[in-house]
Amino acid sequence: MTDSLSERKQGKRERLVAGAREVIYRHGVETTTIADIAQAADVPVGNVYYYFKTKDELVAAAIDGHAQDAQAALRSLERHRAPQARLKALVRELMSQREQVADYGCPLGTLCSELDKRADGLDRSCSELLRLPVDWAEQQFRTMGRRDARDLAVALIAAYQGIALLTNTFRDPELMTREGRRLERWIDSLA
Amino acid sequence: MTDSLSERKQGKRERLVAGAREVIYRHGVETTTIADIAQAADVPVGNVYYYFKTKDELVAAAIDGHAQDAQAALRSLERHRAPQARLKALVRELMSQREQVADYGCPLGTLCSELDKRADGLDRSCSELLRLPVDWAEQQFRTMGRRDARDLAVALIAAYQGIALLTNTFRDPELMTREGRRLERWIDSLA
DNA sequence: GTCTATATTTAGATAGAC
DNA sequence: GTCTATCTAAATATAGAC
Repeated sequence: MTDSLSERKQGKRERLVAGAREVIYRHGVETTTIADIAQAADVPVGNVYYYFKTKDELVAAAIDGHAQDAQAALRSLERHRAPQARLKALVRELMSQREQVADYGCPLGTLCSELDKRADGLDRSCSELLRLPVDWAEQQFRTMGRRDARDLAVALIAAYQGIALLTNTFRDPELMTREGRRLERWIDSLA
Repeated sequence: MTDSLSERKQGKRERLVAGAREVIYRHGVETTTIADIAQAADVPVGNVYYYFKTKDELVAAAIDGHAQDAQAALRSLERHRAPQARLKALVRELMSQREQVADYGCPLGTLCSELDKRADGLDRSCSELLRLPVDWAEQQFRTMGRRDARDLAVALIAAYQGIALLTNTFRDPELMTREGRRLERWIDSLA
């Protein structure tokens, strides 16, 4: 039936995107090969091109996957009522990934850093991706009545991206724990 | 004479390292080819291998060049007497590079981000490179009598690295200007 | 729709003339 | 020491059998 066929098709496509995200996160965009992704997704190499015409299309799909997940994660934080609680929940959520970050960096940040060096459309997609948490944080600060909401949002996401870079470079998850506490105190001080 | 010969040799080697730093900064390590570097240094492609046995050796030389420059820049900041003045001078120095950063990111940060994905010795060199400003800042905070000098140093460099990533991703040097002012106020508040 | 075999391209590295 | 021509390896992409 078309159902089982299209399910298999969807299954492979999704596995390829998931594989691309995983391998790209671990090894970076440029060093990742189609063969690496195919292997991670358990799909024969030649078959990849049935679903994605080029490597860049696969990278674009991986970025889009990150965007979907980021939006869902941010929406989920809105279960908290107060904006301060939401912002601190974001910080805790981000800091809970410290072991992964120590090994491979922030999935969004490393992607932005690498793809910003390119002049094709992929760098703009990354820009939109990083704008999601900044816009969301700005909204929370604005609800708190801060006129400088944008600056604070930029400072918060920058603090996270920066500590993610140091945590990764020094392979020390403890750095994130300490900076997370500092950021929570900072958010409290703005209330 | 040997002088003119060794001068020419030094000249080419230095041009290759300078070219490598420039091209790698603009395009990233992985996408940069030996041919790109040779062209930037105005040296014939085949001749590169007389000075550097592999591409990685050239990358290592580029990292070392950054380390030398960073150390010199930090020493130069010590013309200021007070640690607060030194730290604020560091912030101003870093922020003065905002146009470059908007185009290509922080030279050290983008290098660390990209090379941390590798398991060869190059990732450790980057780690040492980023440790330079952190150690230096820690020293200043300690001179100020702060017991939490290390945390503050990590927070400062992280704030810079983070805002550099956002400035680059959003192609907006103004972000750095505003965050720079915030950091200077923050340093003053710790005095 | 799936997959193997292969064409094409490119980049790292080397041999050897000068 | 310098440089050209070329080898080799690897990765993207395609052709075409099933």
